[in-house]
Amino acid sequence: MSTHANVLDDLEWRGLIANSTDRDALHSHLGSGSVRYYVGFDPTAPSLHMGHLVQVLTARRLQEAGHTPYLLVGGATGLIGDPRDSGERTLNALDTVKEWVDKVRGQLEPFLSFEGPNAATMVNNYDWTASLSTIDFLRDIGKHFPVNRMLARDTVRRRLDSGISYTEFSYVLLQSMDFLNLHRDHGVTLQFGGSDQWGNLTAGADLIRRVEQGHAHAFSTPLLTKSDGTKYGKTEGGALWLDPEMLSPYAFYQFWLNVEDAKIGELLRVFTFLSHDEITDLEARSAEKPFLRLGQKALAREVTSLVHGSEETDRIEAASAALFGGGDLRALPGTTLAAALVEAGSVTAPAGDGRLGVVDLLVETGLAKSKGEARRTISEGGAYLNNERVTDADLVPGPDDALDGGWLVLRRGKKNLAGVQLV
RNA sequence: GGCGGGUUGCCCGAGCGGCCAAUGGGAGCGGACUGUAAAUCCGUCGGCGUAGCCUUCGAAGGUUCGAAUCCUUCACCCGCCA
Repeated sequence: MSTHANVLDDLEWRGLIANSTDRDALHSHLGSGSVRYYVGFDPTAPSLHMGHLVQVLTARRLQEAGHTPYLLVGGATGLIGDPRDSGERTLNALDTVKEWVDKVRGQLEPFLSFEGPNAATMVNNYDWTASLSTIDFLRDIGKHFPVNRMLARDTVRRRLDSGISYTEFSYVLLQSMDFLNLHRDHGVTLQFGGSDQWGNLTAGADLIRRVEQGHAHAFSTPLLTKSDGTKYGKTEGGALWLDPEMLSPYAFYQFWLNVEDAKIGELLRVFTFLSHDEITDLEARSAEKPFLRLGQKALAREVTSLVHGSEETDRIEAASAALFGGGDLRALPGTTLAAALVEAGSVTAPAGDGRLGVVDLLVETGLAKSKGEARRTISEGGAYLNNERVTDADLVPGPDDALDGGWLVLRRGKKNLAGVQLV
């Protein structure tokens, strides 16, 4: 278990510090007692995703080491949107953002402790911005931001060509003001965030120095990328959402299970609470016998348990074993099949009159987006019924094809499975 | 406010009256290899009742036998000038 002082060493070992203000000063500050720190989440969607998880878990590591978390959900900043390279954002409706604020808060809560001497606190920057007058804002905050320096910031400079609104340009002022207010009212002295937030983090620390002559710290976590340099976190359903309604826990688990070998150590360090020894050991064993996928299995188990609970993870593991175990599906009892296919996703279809063909079944189960895509998949040899390749697009599976319990196991490609129960 | 440029499929981007469901790249998807890795190679990539039909090229009208391509109006974006 990390202590006040050495938590920074742990974070560094895990590769979680991409950038920080004076490292030694931060180290001794963290050693001086329970440091109040904050991390912000903007409600730009109804759920957090993999990228946010890095911050959430980092917040938890700091709390476990005895420091005191302030979790900010950006009811105000979420209405503005920070500048990103892909271009100007579309503003979300007030009601939508409010709804998302609640959802995001609900998602964050299970990860931290709200009891004890270093209990976590939830804050919302809407509380101190909504009633702020424009004049006060410009005089008290705006005055401390030289436009020439703001223009020099990377995120802004990259947007000067394609265009950037005053709204997004001003985002950094709001986030800096958050840090200032939390510093003033709650004694917060540390902020962290993703590496893309670095400019906003330092701007806040600067503002505290200018206005309060206070000393604040900041660090950023690295942007995780795949070996080819592209971003992580995309699945067929879009982003790697934490909300089980938006991405099934089964699909979530599968994402981690399919992580590339080269990234196993890095991801174990960032996303699990396994000890240094356990991780080093897993890395060594994975490198020796990569085909056993020990690292992937541990990673998938740990992260899925953190997000969806260990009971759900047990069910998913059993489902994966049944469906990917390589054994004969016909040997599986109906109860096992049912449990596994519920995790993986399933639908029901009539067994008698109105029986559906494979093409329709592929669409019904969501394995294919359209009948055309289903037909294409079949002609490409990518469709399987009960682990046997489907070659005839006109095939209409009936009770004779069903496994125990009336189940059909449909598969598209290597890893997309769904169940159909004939009733 | 004036003038000029632009708005094309998930993204970027060609096309500038018929040969356009629309070149190319990326992403995605499938196959081969393997380990439910990576890399590579091959195929595919609007919808449907798939040798045919339907709906797409910012929106609405119009010209034409025929429009993503021409005209008009509107919306939005970019630039220059005021």
